[in-house]
Amino acid sequence: MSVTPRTHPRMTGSERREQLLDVTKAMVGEAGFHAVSIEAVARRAGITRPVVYGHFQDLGGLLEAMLARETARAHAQLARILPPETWRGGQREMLLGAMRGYLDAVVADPVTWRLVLMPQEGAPGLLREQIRRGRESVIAILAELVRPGLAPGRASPDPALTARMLSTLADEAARLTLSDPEEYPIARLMDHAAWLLDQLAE
Amino acid sequence: MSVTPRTHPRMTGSERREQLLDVTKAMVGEAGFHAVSIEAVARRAGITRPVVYGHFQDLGGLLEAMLARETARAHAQLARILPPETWRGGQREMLLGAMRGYLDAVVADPVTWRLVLMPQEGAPGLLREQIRRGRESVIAILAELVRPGLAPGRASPDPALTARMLSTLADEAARLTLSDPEEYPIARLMDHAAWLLDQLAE
DNA sequence: ATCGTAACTTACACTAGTGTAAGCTCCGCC
DNA sequence: GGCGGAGCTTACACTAGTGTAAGTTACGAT
Repeated sequence: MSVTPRTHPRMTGSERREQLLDVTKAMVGEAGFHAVSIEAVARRAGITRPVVYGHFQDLGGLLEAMLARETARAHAQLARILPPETWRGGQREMLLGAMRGYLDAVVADPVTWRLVLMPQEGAPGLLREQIRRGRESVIAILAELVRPGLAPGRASPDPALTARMLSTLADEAARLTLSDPEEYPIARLMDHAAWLLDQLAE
Repeated sequence: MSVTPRTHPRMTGSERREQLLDVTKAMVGEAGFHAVSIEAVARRAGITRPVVYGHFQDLGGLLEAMLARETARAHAQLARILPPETWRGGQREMLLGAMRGYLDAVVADPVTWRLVLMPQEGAPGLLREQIRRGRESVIAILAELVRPGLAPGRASPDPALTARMLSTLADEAARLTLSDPEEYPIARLMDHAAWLLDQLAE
């Protein structure tokens, strides 16, 4: 008994900042945006509110900073999966490879991707906007891929919409593995995607 | 001037109850669940809080009552669109007809369907659950429709997943008309759906 | 016409969060 | 060895909402 009353292990500014972003992310992941308050974040981080105000303007600023970090990560992963215009030919393989990479990334970093795939209100408009942007750029790439058609005489009459639907299907597949990996293992989703693409290519 | 200070036109209990549900629905539609509070609903209805407490247990009870009413409406519309097992043959036409009916229903009652299609946190778990149920029953029907395949030798290796993906595509189409009817008129979405089904049927 | 009751308001005690000013404390450094 | 500033806490004044008790008002039935 009577050990030192366990005072807090002080952190440097940037350590603290990262910790606060981590805490915020965890809280959003567990209980949604509405569960986040400056007070709650401070409490969970084991400090008091003024510390948080020292790093972020207010709740909006905190959420924006967290989302900026997370969406940057997500975009970086996407960029690795859907390379700009690196490849040529074999759309079927390219699309399947991209989907595989996407699902792997989602499973590897579920909390981040849950933010993207299961957008919730209470988030600053910024989030919706950044997600929209990311999706649009993916769709633009897919549209170019899809435009010539997966087989001769099989071109879509509306490549932009077809690309959007492919993106939607990939997102739904990701949501399924995220929320029920037992029922929807990646292999099952990939098999189905392969079948679907074969139908489009005859 | 000096007209009677405009006292409130009192309502009967059930009128008031409906009005409060209407106000709640409108507020959720305009600003999301987090914008709803007993206080805000009362203010907008032009009355004071105790009146609301007279009709609903608390905020959760109010939201649940509103969602029960709205999801009942949505389910009723779905039941009219996807009749139990009334028809036979011509899956392509049945699927397209169902999609057409769905999009029409969504456009006719956008606020209700926005609740279903753009689920947001802050809603009681009840909402997610009722939406899940509705979707599952639609998917079950679609799965039976899709099981034999749209053309001989074209049956899906995983009808349950195919049905889910069709449902996802219909939902995305509905979201697109809801949020950008100029860019995505129903005709465009229907044309694309028809093409897609043709691909699946060869 | 008046009385009873449903509809409604006023008023209060409470909770949880916001944002800031003032000051304490620990650690690195000359 | 002591000083200065970064890191942190305490304390306060404030806002917005909750839930309820007590009382007032309108209005339909008798």
